[in-house]
Amino acid sequence: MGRKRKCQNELVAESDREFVLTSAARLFREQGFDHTSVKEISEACNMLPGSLYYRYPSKESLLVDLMRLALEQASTALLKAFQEVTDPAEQIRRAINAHLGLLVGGSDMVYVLLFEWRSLRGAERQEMIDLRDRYEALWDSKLRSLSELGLIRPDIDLSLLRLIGIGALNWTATWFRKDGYYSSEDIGDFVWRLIRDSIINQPLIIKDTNGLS
Amino acid sequence: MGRKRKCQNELVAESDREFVLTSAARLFREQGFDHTSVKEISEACNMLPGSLYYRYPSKESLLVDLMRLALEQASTALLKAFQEVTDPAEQIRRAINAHLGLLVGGSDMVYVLLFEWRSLRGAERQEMIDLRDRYEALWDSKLRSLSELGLIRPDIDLSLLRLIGIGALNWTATWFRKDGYYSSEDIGDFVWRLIRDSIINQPLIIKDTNGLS
DNA sequence: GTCTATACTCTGATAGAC
DNA sequence: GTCTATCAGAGTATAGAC
Repeated sequence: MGRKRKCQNELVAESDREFVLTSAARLFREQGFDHTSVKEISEACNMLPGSLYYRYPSKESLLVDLMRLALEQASTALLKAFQEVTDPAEQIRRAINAHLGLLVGGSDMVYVLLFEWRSLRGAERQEMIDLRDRYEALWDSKLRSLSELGLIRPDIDLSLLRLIGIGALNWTATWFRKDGYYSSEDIGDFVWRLIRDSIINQPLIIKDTNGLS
Repeated sequence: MGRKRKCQNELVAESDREFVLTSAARLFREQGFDHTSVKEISEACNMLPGSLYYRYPSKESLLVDLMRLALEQASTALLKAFQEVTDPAEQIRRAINAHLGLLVGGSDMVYVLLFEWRSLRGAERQEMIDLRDRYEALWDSKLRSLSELGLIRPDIDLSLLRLIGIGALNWTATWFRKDGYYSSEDIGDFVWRLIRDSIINQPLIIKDTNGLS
């Protein structure tokens, strides 16, 4: 088997993995992990249960692999938001909207990563926690650099800010409706303004004074 | 059977109900609804499965009744916070801390109300949603009255404020640890300051000017 | 109101042919 | 790598005695 052929197989295997995990994620989001049977998952992948057990040794291990892919998606979207612009405030605003967009509309996997942690135990639960920590560390890193630039009020606890901010975004997924009154952007910008008005370290600017202050 | 006797029975029945639901709530919080068997619940109540089915026609119906009691607890705590003081800002600060305290330390039932909604379907899911809406309506009512008093910036969307604020508090329950770095009060006051600095409609006060502004 | 005993279903997982 | 066939176990719920 030549090198090129091997590479092709790896690509096929990778897209196979994504197909399985994407199908499973939709079911898990709609019905919950516990209320989705292996039979349903395999049907959604056009397989039979036995074939799934060739790929994953257990239902839980499939969930863990799904969460790994979800972390990659979330991290990629976050870093993209940071890299698109140079203005720190705009970076945060875009990151908030990227997180929220992925969660409520873009990726069932990210939703599952955030809401199905209770289905895992022991070592698998710990791996899930580690995945989330790695994602939140990206936020922490950005917040620390903004703080070092003097852009955040020094009395703000950065870890609490991250926990509360991400929490506000995450909970949105429990009530958000695609056909509801608020769009993902409405919500993201609201959160952004809430945080901005409270934490940004800058000369106070009185609204509607046309810069005459 | 005399009236007094009947009244006693009702009290016993009520405390029986609370005992069953409190025991179940602890299990549901620790293991999740789906990973708690009827056998475990009945054991925690010093009963056998058959006896539980005398009280509730199904496992789900027990969960719904538990959520009804949780709503009562949360509403009572919230109204108490509103009534303890007259200063509107302090009312909100206390309400935030009451919600958070109940959620992370005071009541397993409130935790279950907020995190086990995915275990219910159809009419029972809808009843759970109605319960939550009734609780959030208490917040809405208070926020509207503050707004009418001119204490909240008129450009703030009160519904979004409620959704995002409660969301930030609720998500806390996913990472809070009793022996962790932050106390419930640390977190509640942080959220309160975040909101206060962003929404309160008042003359801007420059920090550390000793009132000379 | 609680107990004993059990029916019935569903599901995660396995063995082995192809 | 997928299929067929099936097992073993768990879990909800019920019937009926006490």
